[in-house]
Amino acid sequence: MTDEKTNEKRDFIRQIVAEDIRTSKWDGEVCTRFPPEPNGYLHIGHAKSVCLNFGIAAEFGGKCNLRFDDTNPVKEEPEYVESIKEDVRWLGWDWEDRLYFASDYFQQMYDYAVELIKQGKAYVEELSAEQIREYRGTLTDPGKNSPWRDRPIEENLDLFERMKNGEFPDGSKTLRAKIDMASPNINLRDPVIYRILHAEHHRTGRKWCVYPMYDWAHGLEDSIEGVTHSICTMEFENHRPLYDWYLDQLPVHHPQQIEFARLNLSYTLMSKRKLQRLVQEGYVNGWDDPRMPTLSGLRRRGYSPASIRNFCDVIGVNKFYSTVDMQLLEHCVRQDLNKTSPRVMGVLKPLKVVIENYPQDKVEYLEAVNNPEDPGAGTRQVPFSRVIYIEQNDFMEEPPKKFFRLAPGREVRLRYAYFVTCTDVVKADNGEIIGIRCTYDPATRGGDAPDGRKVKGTLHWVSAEQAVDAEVRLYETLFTKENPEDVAEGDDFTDNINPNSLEVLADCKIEPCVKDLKPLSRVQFERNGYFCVDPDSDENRLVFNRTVSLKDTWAKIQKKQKK
RNA sequence: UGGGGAAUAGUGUAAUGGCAGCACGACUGACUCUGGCUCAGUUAGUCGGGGUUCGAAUCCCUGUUCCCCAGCCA
Repeated sequence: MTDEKTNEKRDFIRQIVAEDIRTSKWDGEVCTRFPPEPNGYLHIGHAKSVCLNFGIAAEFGGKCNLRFDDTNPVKEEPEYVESIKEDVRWLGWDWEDRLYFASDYFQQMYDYAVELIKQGKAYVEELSAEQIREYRGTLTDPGKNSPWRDRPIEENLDLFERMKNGEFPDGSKTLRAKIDMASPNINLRDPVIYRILHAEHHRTGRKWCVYPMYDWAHGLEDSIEGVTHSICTMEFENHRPLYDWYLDQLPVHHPQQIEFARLNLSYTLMSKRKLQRLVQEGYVNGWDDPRMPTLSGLRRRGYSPASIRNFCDVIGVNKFYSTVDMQLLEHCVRQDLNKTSPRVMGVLKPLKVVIENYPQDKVEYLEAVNNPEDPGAGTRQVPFSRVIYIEQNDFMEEPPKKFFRLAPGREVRLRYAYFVTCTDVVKADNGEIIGIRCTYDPATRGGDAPDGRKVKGTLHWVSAEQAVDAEVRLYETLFTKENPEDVAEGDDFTDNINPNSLEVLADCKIEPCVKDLKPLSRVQFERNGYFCVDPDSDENRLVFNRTVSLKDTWAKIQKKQKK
């Protein structure tokens, strides 16, 4: 499997890892980690990182840790820890016994900070947050030294310990590294190492009153765990000199940080904050709304783990800004579901068909193939009777050119059943078509004419008497614009929300075999698309989400004809 | 305007001094009991300008554009 990825085809990170193995840089070891902060739900962008880190470990015979970077108690909750674990597992990755928490290293991090103070490389700051900002300078102007920068080591030691012991209020002091207030890299202008936070931590409770900042914590977490390749997103590139500086001050293992560009997807947002707004302001029905790019949303929508893993593989890894086309994700899910989904006939917008010459009370069972892509999937029996439903848009009274479906006087095939010919159109007083009448040819049972006669169209159908009623939810993109952030002056992304992103079809007719499907089961409704049983389903009501439609050549032709 | 990254078909990505390739999309056509799948084909690209070289997407110079950084967030 590893052989398939020849060196030339590897992304730049895998090339680095391969080279490090070749040169025995880390004694041939590979250790990566996926380090989420438990402050929100994972989305498809995180999946890229998960697959990168776990994927590299798997391909190179290494290990990948799942580590919660829980250094900010005011934002983090156990609920997120659980959802993240579930999502990573669902994607198909296994951290085995390597489930770690940054909070488990708090004592060690604290001890290292004391060590830094002893070296004269850190000091207790008493400037306020606002003053620190003023002293920091700007992008173009250097900062200036804090008046507390040169206080004696003993005093720093004493103050820091008392910070830890909770003697000072939040925000009154910080511990800062003594680096260079004139550095062109602002991250090096005496960055804060610890802040005082009297907060309840979801794992350590009230034990700590000081909490480490990202830069201090993250490198040490990597170091403690023996991570070799610390893979993160581009916005941390400016932090790498600090990551390195911290680890260089201490006699510890020093991993290599490598940055890649985060995923952007057309017609969606990836920012946790903005996704949260969608939820909180009611634009969607929760984090697992099938329109959300969260993994829980995609799961409920019907995406398979394999399709998402394949997607992450196909998009590649790079260092430059790019936006992947939504259609690529849809391609990946169709590709997987085509091979794996059982076929079912389901009529979304029913049109009643009476077959005049079919016996009144007869019901017969016809054999249907469960999955033409998978002979092992077998066949099933589908009931047929005098009254059936077909799709409203499979019938046109005055069909345009290239319309191969049913029309007055025209013969089509009912899939796996019979050829039928439309003899009459039934209309309501307002002229609306409420049903049609047909005759069938008994000789075509199963769907083939013994005289070799051909039909242009094959329709799916459901026998009225045996049909299962269902609600079907159809989705479009959540935003009308490829880039949801593309807004007029004064507007924001919510102004680009697609008002038609959800369409609920309340009385759909599905063939009876779906009756006992469990939530999250995936099926293909032939000619309609891939669907997934929504957890909203109960014994009285089946609910399906459309994961993605089938490719629809007829829709394209129609579009062109309209022009 | 300081610093750090980066620019290859419409989109995403390969090629690491030696034939610019792949995937998605779009468009033809074949096949078809899913207007699906599959198959065959078409389309279209190295940010601009100089240079080095037998040869440059790749090296050098220069210009342009885009992204990130001034949290006691990660």
